[in-house]
Amino acid sequence: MTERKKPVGQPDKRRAITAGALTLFARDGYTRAGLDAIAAEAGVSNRTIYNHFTDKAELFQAVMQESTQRVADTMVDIIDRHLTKIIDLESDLIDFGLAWLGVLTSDLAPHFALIRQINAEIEHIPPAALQLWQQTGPGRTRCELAERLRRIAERGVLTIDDPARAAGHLMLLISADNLTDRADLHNENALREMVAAGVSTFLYGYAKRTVVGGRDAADGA
Amino acid sequence: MTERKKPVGQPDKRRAITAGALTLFARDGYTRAGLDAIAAEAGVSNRTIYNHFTDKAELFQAVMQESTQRVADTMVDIIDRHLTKIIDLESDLIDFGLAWLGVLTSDLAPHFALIRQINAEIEHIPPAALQLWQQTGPGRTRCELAERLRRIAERGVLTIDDPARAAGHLMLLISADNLTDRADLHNENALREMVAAGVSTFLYGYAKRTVVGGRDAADGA
DNA sequence: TAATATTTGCACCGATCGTTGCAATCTTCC
DNA sequence: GGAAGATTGCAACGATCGGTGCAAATATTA
Repeated sequence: MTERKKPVGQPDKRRAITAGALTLFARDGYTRAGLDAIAAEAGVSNRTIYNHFTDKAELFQAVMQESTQRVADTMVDIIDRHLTKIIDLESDLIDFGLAWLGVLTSDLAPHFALIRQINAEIEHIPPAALQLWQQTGPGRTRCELAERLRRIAERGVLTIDDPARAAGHLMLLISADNLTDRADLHNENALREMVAAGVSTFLYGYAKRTVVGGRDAADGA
Repeated sequence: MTERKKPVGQPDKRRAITAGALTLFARDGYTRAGLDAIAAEAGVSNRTIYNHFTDKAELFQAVMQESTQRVADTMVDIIDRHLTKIIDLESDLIDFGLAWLGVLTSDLAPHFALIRQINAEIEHIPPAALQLWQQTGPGRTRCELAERLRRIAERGVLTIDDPARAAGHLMLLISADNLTDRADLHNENALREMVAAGVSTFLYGYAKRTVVGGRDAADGA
């Protein structure tokens, strides 16, 4: 049986702490972010943090878990909102992609800076904790997206053998240039074009096609 | 005119230092990697490091520049070796992808850990230095890959409007699952399947097609 | 109001780290 | 062999940081 830790301290203080910690962890990274700075950011005494969390490590884990949950919820919501009732698949996917990328510049932006911190120290993080995060975060959204794609394919518009992999491909294609050119994240036109290009490649890549021997089945006519 | 800094100290010591620094920066990150540890790893006195570099920051920059150059050279080499003479496009692309991913587990692996460090502190890095790295590193390989794809498309096998973007798509699709499941990097079968799936999506996505109105041009027949 | 839980400020410990100065030793090259 | 330069070990400084103990102050609840 897992020990049930009774919550100690006032909940609003705890929220303030995790919020401030998220800000500073995201901006400065785990090591650089000092507890004094976090306390200041949270409008809380240094000593109070240790009243809610035993460790800096435990604080980080709590922040991570909280943020992951919130972002995953948002992502799943976006998936449900754009990919349940499909009118025009291409424009729906583009809208979905834009909403998806919009999260990166929303108030949840710090989360992704946090992800980069995780990624940098990935060799030093206990695999169990890492897998737990992977599961409740990107894993969940990818699963949700895969399910939507499966249903769309089921209705005969796409050819998808492995929905999970297709979901991965779609997510990557949508945010393609993002990795090489972060400036475009705030350029509405470039953003739309990038997403449209990614969606286009995805749609052609998974277009319904007759199953015959070679690849020629798709580029024929 | 940019100041020419005359090299100080013995070149082999300098190489030993940058090599050791790469190892530790990659493993522990910029902040965690101590200069004493770096000195020990390099088989060199702490004090000697300050004879070659003024700062920890300058040392890091030198390491970064060196490593980026070497990896970019390797990448360009792989591109040239696999994508110059095309026999069977699909199998050539798969071989290319496997060689590409092979670099991630080669002796150049520390470089990518270093990249993750960069990515984590991306907000704290002077944009000029960042752009310089972007240009001589991934930018260069993407450019080279784009050129190869352009030539391939020119010979009528693919339809590529924007070679640079296509190159980006190909690179992402090849290493798709890599981001979600790092364990598969050492599983030969899973790796091959992942690359094959990515290449397949890419080939369908950019398959030669007759230019007509709708998307139906590709999924017909 | 009284009892209890929580927060706060402050001083402090121990450890790590970047950096420097210095004098001694070793290498390189003429 | 000797001069110039490079390397080394060592000690030390100043700063930062995680974490703790303690007693006073504040808020919560009965």
